[in-house]
Amino acid sequence: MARPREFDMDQALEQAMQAFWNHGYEATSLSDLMEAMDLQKGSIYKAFGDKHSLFIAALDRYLDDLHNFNKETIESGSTPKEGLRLWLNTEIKLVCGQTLQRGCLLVNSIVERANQDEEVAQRAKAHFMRTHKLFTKTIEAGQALNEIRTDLSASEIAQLISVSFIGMLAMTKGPLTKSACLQIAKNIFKLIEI
Amino acid sequence: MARPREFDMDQALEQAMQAFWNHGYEATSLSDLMEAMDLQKGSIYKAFGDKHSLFIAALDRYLDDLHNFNKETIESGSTPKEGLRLWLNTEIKLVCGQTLQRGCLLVNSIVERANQDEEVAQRAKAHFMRTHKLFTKTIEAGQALNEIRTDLSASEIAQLISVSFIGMLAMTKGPLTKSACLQIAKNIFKLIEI
DNA sequence: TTAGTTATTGACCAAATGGTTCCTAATAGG
DNA sequence: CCTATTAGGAACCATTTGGTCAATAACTAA
Repeated sequence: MARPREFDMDQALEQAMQAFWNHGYEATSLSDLMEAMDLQKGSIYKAFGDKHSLFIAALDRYLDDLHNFNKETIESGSTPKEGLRLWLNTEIKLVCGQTLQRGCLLVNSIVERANQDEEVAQRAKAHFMRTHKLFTKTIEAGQALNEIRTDLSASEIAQLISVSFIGMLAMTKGPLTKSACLQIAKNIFKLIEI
Repeated sequence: MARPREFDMDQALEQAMQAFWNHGYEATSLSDLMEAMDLQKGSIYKAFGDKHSLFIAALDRYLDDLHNFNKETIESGSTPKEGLRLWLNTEIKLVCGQTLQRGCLLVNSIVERANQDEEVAQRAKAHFMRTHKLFTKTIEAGQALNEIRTDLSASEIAQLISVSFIGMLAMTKGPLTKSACLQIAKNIFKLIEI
């Protein structure tokens, strides 16, 4: 019927996500996006709408990937606690192993934009509920197996792990090193086991 | 000798800091700063240099205030552990009590800029060392009084508290509420006491 | 009063910003 | 082989960006 798209939408979105992840929303200009996506302005606008829509689409893509990763990694552990430990250590290695310390796109976006961008705030909330459920379920299972302390609720322990992990993610963009992260992770597990 | 400055440098810097705190570095334009500081562009440049220098000056001001606050609040507790608890709860109430959820200027700046702004990175590191020392010293004292567990070193516990607190700061810009923060704080202390 | 010094102001600037439009190219269905 | 439809690309746009500068105003020491 009409001229077919020459580029791969998914790959272009991936490239846009990388650009936003590297430099943040404000600091990523249309020119940056054009270069990263290897597209002209007009094509970007036709395919994705304006910069903000593109950003939200990129964020959604990131969050889907992230949630799948979280779920699969946790479930691949030999026990619930070991799943969590594996997840945390893997995340730390991934985040700190990047050449440019760019943290986590979600955390970055919340800090940069959530208090002035309803769509970001909404996605942050949704992702957190998802993750919180996943953690809580896992910790409950660990408590049932007597490998996690029970004087705090699974939900409370999940919150502690989340918040600590997010703190690490934020600080890896600054003074926190990989080895410091790994030590903190070890100590978190020391505190929550029986 | 010459025409005296008509405005209060310190107050102008304070206003600039508020503007950067509210909207971040990139999203704060010269026009925003002019309005916030109630000064013309020329005056700002003469008095503070360019936007980046002004930002660094504002950050330095913030960090000095913050460190004094931390020190005084912790020391005003009846015991080391109570000092830390008082500090954490006070911080949470302050940060969450703002009309615009804007977190902490340092954490915001690290996430937005530390991986591309050497001066921010350097200040982040310096502030963290200061704070880490303060925490470690306090926790050591608490351990000596048998009010904090000793199977982790004071330095390790300090890291855990820092990272958790920073995670909270970041997330108050998103989905984390004040009451959730207070509960997390309570649980942190549950985990570190004997 | 005056000379020297510094602050304030507003006009000015080049470059970059996000965003639009319009013309051409390419395709699939009839 | 048309024709409707959509993609691509480049030129274009107004606005805003951070930043400069020259003219003027205000002050003090002599």
